[in-house]
Amino acid sequence: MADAAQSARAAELRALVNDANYRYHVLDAPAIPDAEYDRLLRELEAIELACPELRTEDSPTWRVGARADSAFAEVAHALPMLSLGNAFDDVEQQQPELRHREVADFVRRIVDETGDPSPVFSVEPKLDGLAISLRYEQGVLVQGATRGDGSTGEDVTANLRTIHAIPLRLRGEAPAVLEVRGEVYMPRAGFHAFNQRALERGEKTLANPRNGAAGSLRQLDPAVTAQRPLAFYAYGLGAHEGFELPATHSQTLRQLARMGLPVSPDVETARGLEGLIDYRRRIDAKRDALAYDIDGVVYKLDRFDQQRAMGFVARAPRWAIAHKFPAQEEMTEVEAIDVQVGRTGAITPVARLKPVQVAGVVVTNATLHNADQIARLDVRVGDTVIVRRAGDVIPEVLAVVAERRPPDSVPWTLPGACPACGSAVVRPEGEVVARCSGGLFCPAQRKQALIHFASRRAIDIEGLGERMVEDLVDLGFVQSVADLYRLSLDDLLELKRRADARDGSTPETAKAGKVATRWAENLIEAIERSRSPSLERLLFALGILQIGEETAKALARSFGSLQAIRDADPILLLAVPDVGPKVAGSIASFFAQPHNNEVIDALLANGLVAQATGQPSASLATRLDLGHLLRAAKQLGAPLVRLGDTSVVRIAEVRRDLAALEAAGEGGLTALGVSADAAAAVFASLADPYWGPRLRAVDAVMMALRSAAPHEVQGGPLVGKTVVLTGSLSAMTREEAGARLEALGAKVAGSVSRKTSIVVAGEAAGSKLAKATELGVPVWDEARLLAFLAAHPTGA
DNA sequence: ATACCTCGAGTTCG
DNA sequence: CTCGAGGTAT
Repeated sequence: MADAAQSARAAELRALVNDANYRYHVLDAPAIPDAEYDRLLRELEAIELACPELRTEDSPTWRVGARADSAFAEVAHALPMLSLGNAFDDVEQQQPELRHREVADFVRRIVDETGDPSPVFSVEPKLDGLAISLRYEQGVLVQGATRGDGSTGEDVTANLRTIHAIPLRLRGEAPAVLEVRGEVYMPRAGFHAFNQRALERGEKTLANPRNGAAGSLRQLDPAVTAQRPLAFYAYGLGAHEGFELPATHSQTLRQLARMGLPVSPDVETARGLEGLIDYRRRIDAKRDALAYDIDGVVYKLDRFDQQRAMGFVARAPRWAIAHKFPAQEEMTEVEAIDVQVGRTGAITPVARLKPVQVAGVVVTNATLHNADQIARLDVRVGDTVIVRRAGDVIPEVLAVVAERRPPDSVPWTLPGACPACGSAVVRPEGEVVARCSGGLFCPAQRKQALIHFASRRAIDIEGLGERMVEDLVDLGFVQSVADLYRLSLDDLLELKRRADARDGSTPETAKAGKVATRWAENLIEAIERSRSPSLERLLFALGILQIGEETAKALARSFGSLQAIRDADPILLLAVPDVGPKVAGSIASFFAQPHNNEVIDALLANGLVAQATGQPSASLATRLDLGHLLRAAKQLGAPLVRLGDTSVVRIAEVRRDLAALEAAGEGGLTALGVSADAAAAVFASLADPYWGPRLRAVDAVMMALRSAAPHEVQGGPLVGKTVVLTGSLSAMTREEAGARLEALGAKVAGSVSRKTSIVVAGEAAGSKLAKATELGVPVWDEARLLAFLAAHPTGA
């Protein structure tokens, strides 16, 4: 049992050690010598060993914890970790104001949209490390996670604890919850010292500080991480509770520093474009003298209210940008030019390069994108080329060194046949990419389709990567994605046996057998776990051309079930936001292929269940009116060329569905002010053997949706009102605003007419606002809209 | 009809 | 990360 003296001494030692860390890492002013620090730490360890109950959660002796058993747990970030848009200099440009065009555009957008002629930015070096999030509860570090895909990362708490720059307890008054975002990096001095020592001991060296930092955090054994010279700088906040948020980013960073979190000493504030460029020039000048590697600088709009006004696009904020330094360039030789076949059959030429070090890693491959790119650069086998890592990551061939070209070289030409299946390679008129015409007959495309299906952002089958898929397809175990759900443990073991036999490696020891069983069980379990994906993930996973994550999400939300999408006519699909004629056609033709339907039916038969809302969204029903029907049919090629947009609007205002339109007859349309030509075109389309039935079928679906959709909001404050949104909103997207308004009973229209009840004008509103003023339609600004929405909460 | 802007698709290396 | 192209707003 601990006595009072021991307890007091332990508390004192904790304070001393934590304070020493703070002074060293945050204030950059060490107060005690290293040897003294070590002595204090050892004394604390000794006390805690004797009296384990004295080992508090924030004790610095926790810095080396237990080994993780296999993988890191997933952690959902309470607030997503953002990625930044990039700006590069136009190196060709001599005039400075044009050289920084992208940064100038960034500043101009901010000036335009905030109305602040000289906005203030918080500016900082962009460290070349690994972004992480630290969660403090009641001031104690409880969890640390990598960025991952932005919404979910990996729990690397044990490894982060070993980093002395990361406080285990915050100083001063602790908020209930504080998530701190920052960069774990390896200081250059530490990197060199580490490699020096590794070299002396004959151990593996680190390729570069960046990989050193990333690799260190992924160590399963924290004791290994503890040996790595890692450091940390905080640069932002995630979720927080009980934390009084200052008005600006720079004040927040100062507050974090007061709480004991290290912040880069090179963080400053700058005003306007000139301030940004000046800061960047100064950092560039001292780049080599910095203690850490950087790949650029980051500009963040300092005032949080202005940040909110700018909002986001997809995952990136519009109020911050990374201004990167030009990438390092190296010379090497092209040994060969191969082609790869992608998921969609796209034929991509790849340069096989003589290995060369570029910005810290050895590059051997570089994509050449397409035949145009090769022609533009005139790259040939045997050429000496200049290579760089674009954004310091992806290798890219910049140019050919003409003087070094061997005399016998010949221009590269696109192969006429697919290297994987021999089918013809076709390149449609006007398109840049050439494609293998083999479709799913082509093994390369089949493999890519499987890899895509299993990938993390799609169905997410852990352990089913490229290697695995290769074997499964080559050895005939899997033809389509549906076959995955039929695989048994025995199948996988058999696969493994045959693959080993093929590769000539047959370590038939008992241990290897166990490992194989374990591996097969894991894969089966991963497949099992993937049986109930969300509808949007399933849609994305199917690999329909043009359907990425966002479009899949929009489709899932609009239709609510896979079957509804399979049945949907392109006219209906066009009612989905972001779906136009091309995308709608792509979806329709995918579901028109018997083979695809067989695979989907097999998937369902094999127990795959998409988790759908089951309810088509209200917004789909509201978008679908007679006007949409006519407009969409016209876009898709119905004989309605004579039907102008104003006529469509007139018709849609008066007639609710086709039955009403037909009852009115051509005369009824001309009475609405529609030209005789246009009215005739409408009825001609209805009489058309192809378009007539289609229009009627879609009309029927439309009416069914109307009655089923929950959009007939009883007593909604906006029932019977038509609202038009224009310009850009800051607090939400137009999409969201539209959905909120619809939930209140409004009909959201695309253009302003006399019938429009309200026009909501965001920033930079254009002609619609002018028209609204002209027609005397009431105009709301964003504040008015937000106030209204706040006053009329909808359950959502 | 035109200008932006966002999304999709393909890709590297450890 | 970059490029091309589809979609939407003007």
